[in-house]
Amino acid sequence: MPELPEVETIRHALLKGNLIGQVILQVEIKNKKLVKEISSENFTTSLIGQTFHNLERKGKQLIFLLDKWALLSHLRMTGKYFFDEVPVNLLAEKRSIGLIIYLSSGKKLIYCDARCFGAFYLQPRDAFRVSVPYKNLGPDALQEEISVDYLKNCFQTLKIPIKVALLEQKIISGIGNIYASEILFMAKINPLKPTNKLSREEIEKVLYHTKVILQKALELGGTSVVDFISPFGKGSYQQELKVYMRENKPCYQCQTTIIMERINNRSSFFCPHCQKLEL
DNA sequence: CAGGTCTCCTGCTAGC
DNA sequence: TGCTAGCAGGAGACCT
Repeated sequence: MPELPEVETIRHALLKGNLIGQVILQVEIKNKKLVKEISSENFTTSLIGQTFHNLERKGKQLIFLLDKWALLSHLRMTGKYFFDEVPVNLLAEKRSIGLIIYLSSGKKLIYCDARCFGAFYLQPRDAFRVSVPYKNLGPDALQEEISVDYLKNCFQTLKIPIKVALLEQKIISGIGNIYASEILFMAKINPLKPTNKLSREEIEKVLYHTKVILQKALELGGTSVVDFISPFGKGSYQQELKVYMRENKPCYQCQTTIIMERINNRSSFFCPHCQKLEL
């Protein structure tokens, strides 16, 4: 599932594919459910003739900047982009093409989404930053400066487990279920610890390891545990994972058995020894 | 209002 | 080997 490093990897791949400067000749919507807030007819007609000027990212949200519009694309669980052709070995993707954008170069930009959870929003370029979903995104976990005071402020009024807070995109955008477990392991904080019980030192550790882990994951092209694949291919951060998907395996630090616990219906992995719950 | 749970969706896998 | 129930999860809707 694409989180910040994976989405950023995709962004780099699309830029490298010379998307910028291309004009949209035609748009083919295979799955109307992917397009939010605007009818698919308007979506298509608005896009035709527009030029790609830039590709931004905030959190897990990709933002294609066109002449008049911003096309926001969220991949959710299984969204993927390909240039021209879906690799023949990816059967699920071939079956789940959601959108095809025909470019002036003669190439196609293809969006696939096996679970159809993804979302496209088309909004005026001068207004999208004050509209949902963009305006609800907190500072980007990697690109933006995030101060300890800011997080402490967010956390002190909340009583939710830190693991849940890390997934809350309004606070920090870009962290998903895989990296949330990894960050808390490195910070040696129990995922169930309520945010208002975190010390300033613990918040510093969370911030530090968020930056370090996401940066490393980005350098390795993301994590391909279940189904992440970028136009570059698979990432390799899965080799670096310390706790995620390591239930019943020994902790690399202390050999204690890693536990999986569902927190707010999300699987969370941690070492009960390194990450003792201290209240 | 904060916080918890449900829902969307379908490919994959564990288990029979 | 073949079938099926259940799991996977981002984020918004919905409930308490």
